[in-house]
Amino acid sequence: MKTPPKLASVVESKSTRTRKRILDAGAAAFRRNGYASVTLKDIAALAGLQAGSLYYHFDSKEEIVEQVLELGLDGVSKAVREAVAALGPGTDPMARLRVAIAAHLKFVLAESDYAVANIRILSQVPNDIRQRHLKRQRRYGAFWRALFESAAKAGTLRNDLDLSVVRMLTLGALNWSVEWYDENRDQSPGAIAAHLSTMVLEGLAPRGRRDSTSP
Amino acid sequence: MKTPPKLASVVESKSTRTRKRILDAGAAAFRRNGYASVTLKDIAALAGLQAGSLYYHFDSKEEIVEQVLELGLDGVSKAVREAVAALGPGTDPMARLRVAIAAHLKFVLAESDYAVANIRILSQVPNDIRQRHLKRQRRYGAFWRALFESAAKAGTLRNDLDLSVVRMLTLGALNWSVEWYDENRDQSPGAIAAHLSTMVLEGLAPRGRRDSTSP
DNA sequence: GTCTATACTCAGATAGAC
DNA sequence: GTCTATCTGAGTATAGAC
Repeated sequence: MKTPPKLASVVESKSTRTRKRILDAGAAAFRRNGYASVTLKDIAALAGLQAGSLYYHFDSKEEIVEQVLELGLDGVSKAVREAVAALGPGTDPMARLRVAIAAHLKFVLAESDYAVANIRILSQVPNDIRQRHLKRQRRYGAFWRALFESAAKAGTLRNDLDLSVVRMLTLGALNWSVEWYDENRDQSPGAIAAHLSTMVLEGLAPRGRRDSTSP
Repeated sequence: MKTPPKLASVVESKSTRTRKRILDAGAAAFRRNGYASVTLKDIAALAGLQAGSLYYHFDSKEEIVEQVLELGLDGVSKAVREAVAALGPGTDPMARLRVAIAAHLKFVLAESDYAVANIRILSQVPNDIRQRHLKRQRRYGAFWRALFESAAKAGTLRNDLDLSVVRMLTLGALNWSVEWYDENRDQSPGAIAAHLSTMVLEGLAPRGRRDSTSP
């Protein structure tokens, strides 16, 4: 005679597990095909269900996509914050930037359909969902802003640049990688991150040689 | 008594002009809302037509989007090649890179719905269209590859980096700008391009000071 | 060339059986 | 919880009048 576990948190309920399968399926489908062209039938099939069954777990396609976006953001955010925190409080700001760049890229390229879906489909989802998500995303942007500002305050960044522009261009180089990265052909996420850190922090000009133009 | 122009090229035919209006409308709609969620009714309305009338000019929605993608690519490609060519053959490779970065960004941010649509929706269009377009796009990629390689040969780029990765990250920073740039809030495309050139070519570390880590 | 009307397909969502 | 069946709306595309 099987007794169901008394503590609900020890083993996830069937419902919770199915819900997770649906979100995984949604993330994979949205990542691959965008938002509008993915059907609930597609998602259900990936999750091993019939389309109608999704409505036991979610009220609408929009609710599914919003959850996917939120989990994607939470994922990168957590990965990057933890990687930086692991460095300890005394670490120099340039090293923190390098670690943040590597953690963001590794999470996106190697670990999460959710994060890639977030990057690729945010511009395609219904306006109210996008607005809410952009608001949540600002907190992650603020974390990066702080990273760059610490480096600037420490005097390890040149002071003739707009740090917001620098931040957006850096995150752009990272995020756009989902459009071209092929794990079978390209170098590892770590190697690519190292390239970006070197480019952005040290520049492409050979050491000891500097070009003279600046904005 | 009006006589139609003998030279068809002097004044475009009505059909040619309407076709252009439809493509403009498609580029604007796709840029804003992605591929799948844009309806032929949306495009027709923007072009001042009824949905059914589009079929006099195009066979399908797919034919419209493929034309939009092609014109977007042709546009940036032409703008960047011309800007670089205008520098003259003797110009130093770093200056050529700077000009290419500025021309690409300016065209994308200030001049063309087609180019932005290209960037934003390529991952959403039907597979056969995307594959054909990626093939065309490789020629533009090769142009950038040549720019970076000239600089490397001239000894003005450090030699410990993979230039393909450098190229993709640079173009990523440029292309991702369409996701955040707001002409009412942000600096001019020229100023943003100058930031990217400085970051990538000189680095963010202050002059005369260099960090020691490299990939 | 552009219109209106409509055929056809398929999406998201609901209802009720199991 | 998941199924099957079905409603309803909307989209692409076609046909024929003007």
